[in-house]
Amino acid sequence: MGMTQRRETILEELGSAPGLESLQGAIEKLRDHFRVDHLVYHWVNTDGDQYGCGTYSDIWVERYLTKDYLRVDPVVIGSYQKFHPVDWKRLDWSSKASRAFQMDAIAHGVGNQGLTVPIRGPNGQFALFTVSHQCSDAEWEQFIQRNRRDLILIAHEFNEKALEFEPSRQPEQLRALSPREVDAMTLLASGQSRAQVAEALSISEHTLRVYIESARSKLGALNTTHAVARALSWGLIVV
Amino acid sequence: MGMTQRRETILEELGSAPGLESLQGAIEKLRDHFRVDHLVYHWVNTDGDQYGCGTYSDIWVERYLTKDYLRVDPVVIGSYQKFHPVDWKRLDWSSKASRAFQMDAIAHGVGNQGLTVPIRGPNGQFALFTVSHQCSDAEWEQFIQRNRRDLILIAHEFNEKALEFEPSRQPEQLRALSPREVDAMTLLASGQSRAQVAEALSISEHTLRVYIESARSKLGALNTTHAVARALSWGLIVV
DNA sequence: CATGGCCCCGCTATTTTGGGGGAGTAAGAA
DNA sequence: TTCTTACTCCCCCAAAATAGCGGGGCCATG
Repeated sequence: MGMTQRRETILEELGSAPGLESLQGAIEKLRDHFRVDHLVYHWVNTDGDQYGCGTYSDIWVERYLTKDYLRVDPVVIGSYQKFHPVDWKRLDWSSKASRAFQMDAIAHGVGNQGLTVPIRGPNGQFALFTVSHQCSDAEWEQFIQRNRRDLILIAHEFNEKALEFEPSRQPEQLRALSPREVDAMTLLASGQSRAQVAEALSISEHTLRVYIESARSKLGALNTTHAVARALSWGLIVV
Repeated sequence: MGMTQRRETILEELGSAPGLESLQGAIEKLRDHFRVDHLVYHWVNTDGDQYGCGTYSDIWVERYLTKDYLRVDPVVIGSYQKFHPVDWKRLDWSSKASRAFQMDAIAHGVGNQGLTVPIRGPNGQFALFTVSHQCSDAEWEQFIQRNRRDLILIAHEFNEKALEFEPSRQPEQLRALSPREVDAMTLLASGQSRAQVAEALSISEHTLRVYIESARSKLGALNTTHAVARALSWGLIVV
């Protein structure tokens, strides 16, 4: 299995390389290694922020951004709802906008075949790792069967490297809440009123209020909703 | 590489097996294959629901549930904030509750060493795949170096199989929020009052209320805090 | 051309939350 | 020891959110 060897070498080189260009370099090497047309890593923030590297042409990337294809692209929309790698054939290309997008993509050198691995992190963070190629269904099927496992693994390792290079996207660690405060925040996050939460915790509503207020101050929150939002997105509570 | 061969065989058997016991069977086979003390798959639902299979003793599992250790367990809390597999040594065990939990866990046969792979799906779904063992740091280091890749891959494949067997946990296609609803939820999550949000969006407070209510109904939320919590943990908004 | 989604606005009444005080115990750290 | 931190309980009152009713217009899909 020289293949696996080689792939690992590429990612190890990546580990010791200094800058962001090395991500681009690595993805190009990986593309050559798999002998496919394109390999793309695409980070999507829910607020529309994007970051990516890959082997699509600059023209296509720019077109994608300016035309705001992110909101149309069935690959993004579809894989956002999926756990597992999705073959492009299994996505919904029926809408008019989707088909226009598809035409445009193929015209710009994107393959007719594709597999996209969705990768998720804390706080709704989301990235895609895509391999795309121009070939027949049968050839593609064979390729996927052979490489699916490696692609999943590489997707996650590549994401890991990408995060190393862009630590700004890493979540920071935070002051913890007391157990009672966690209880309070958790139950509030589940939609219960103060009275219900106090009942559930077998304490007076006034006591509960003290917890909420102290949690609020620890979290620097302006109100209960804010406090719950911060506790959630900082991973201090699990709902 | 007979190892890889064998591992794949186990998961392929799993693919053709009919019931839920086969998950349990597979995880036991995988444990024997890796020659570790424990292997655990642990699903944590957004509403606190849990499901799991693994090789921990029944007593420990029951204790974990009855004592609500989910809210204390540094493995859960820690890996919830991480993208990548975490070695238990790198978690925060400093709090008293954590240490009490750790003592109790080890007393019930959980290993002193562990590696946990966080797995995420759409809508805030979250699962853990953990390997745990009783051994020295050096031995553990070596084991991880050798098997890390395989473990990540297996974690995701196991999760995939688990979802096949329990389609009830498959995400239902949830109605996305409208742009205005997203705006409203986002600003509310940032701690602003309704009046402030209405001001910021340049609409009347009453109109804003309509958005909040429709978002609440789409999300099946009981109040604003609940709605914001769901929107956050389902990845519909980012703060 | 109807249906349903999204966008915008008004009113009143009730319930819930927030902000300001106060006090006492028990456990752990300095 | 003293000091902090977590946990528990109580008051009052103003501000904010919720719940119910109503109205209209725009645009895309079917």
